[in-house]
Amino acid sequence: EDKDPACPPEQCPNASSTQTFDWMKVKRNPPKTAKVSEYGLLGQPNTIRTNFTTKQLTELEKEFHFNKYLTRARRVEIAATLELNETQVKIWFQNRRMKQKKREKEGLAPAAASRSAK
Amino acid sequence: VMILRSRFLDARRKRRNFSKQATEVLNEYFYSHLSNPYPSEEAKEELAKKGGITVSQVSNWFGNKRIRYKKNMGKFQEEANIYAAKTAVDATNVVAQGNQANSPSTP
DNA sequence: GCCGCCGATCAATCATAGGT
DNA sequence: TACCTATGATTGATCGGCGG
Repeated sequence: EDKDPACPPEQCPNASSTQTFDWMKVKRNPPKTAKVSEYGLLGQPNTIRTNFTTKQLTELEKEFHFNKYLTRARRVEIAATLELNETQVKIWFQNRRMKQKKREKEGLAPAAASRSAK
Repeated sequence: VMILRSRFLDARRKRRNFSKQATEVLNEYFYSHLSNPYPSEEAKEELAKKGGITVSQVSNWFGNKRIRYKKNMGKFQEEANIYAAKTAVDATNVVAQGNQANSPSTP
């Protein structure tokens, strides 16, 4: 008993003009964060986006300002302290670096469309 | 309770919708490249300039647009038709059949 | 072979703007 | 005013490609 909200992969009722291109079919694998726990009871034990607590984020942020990159040892340490996977810590740092980079790039020339008519 | 919301520091608090022109430019590109709505970095800069927004905003817009479009294609049919008629075919074709003067949209 | 990083993207969510 | 939808931004995590 499986419900298909939309139409099956095959023979979709093409809505006349618009077609269905490959990018529209892209499906990402669900997050496999966290280790195996008592699954089977709630349907999806882990496979959900982790919500970092303020405490965890604060620690990670603090560490980031100390070092943009982590050593294996440090990562293990932090992961244990914050009760996160090493992967989560690793990914967080990667995302954080990208965020930093993006921010620097933008904060370098925000003066463009000045609302002089204000 | 205090765990709540670091939202106080969220920048997304004050959001403004894009100008009519920005949306126009973005949609034109999106629908004229519906087969592959992934603008290159250069294209994003171009769109950003034309729309008077930042490159990041262009990226955000396309990210949201693609996801929301495929989530509910029917909801965008009308919009798709509007822009489809307004824009010509994209010049950056990929793996075309090599036909010369056929009708790709209405076989 | 495996691992970490980068760049881009996905997908879910947040918070607000806009409309009824 | 309350409620619902549209929309821009944020972010944990994935994908593909590289280099060590």
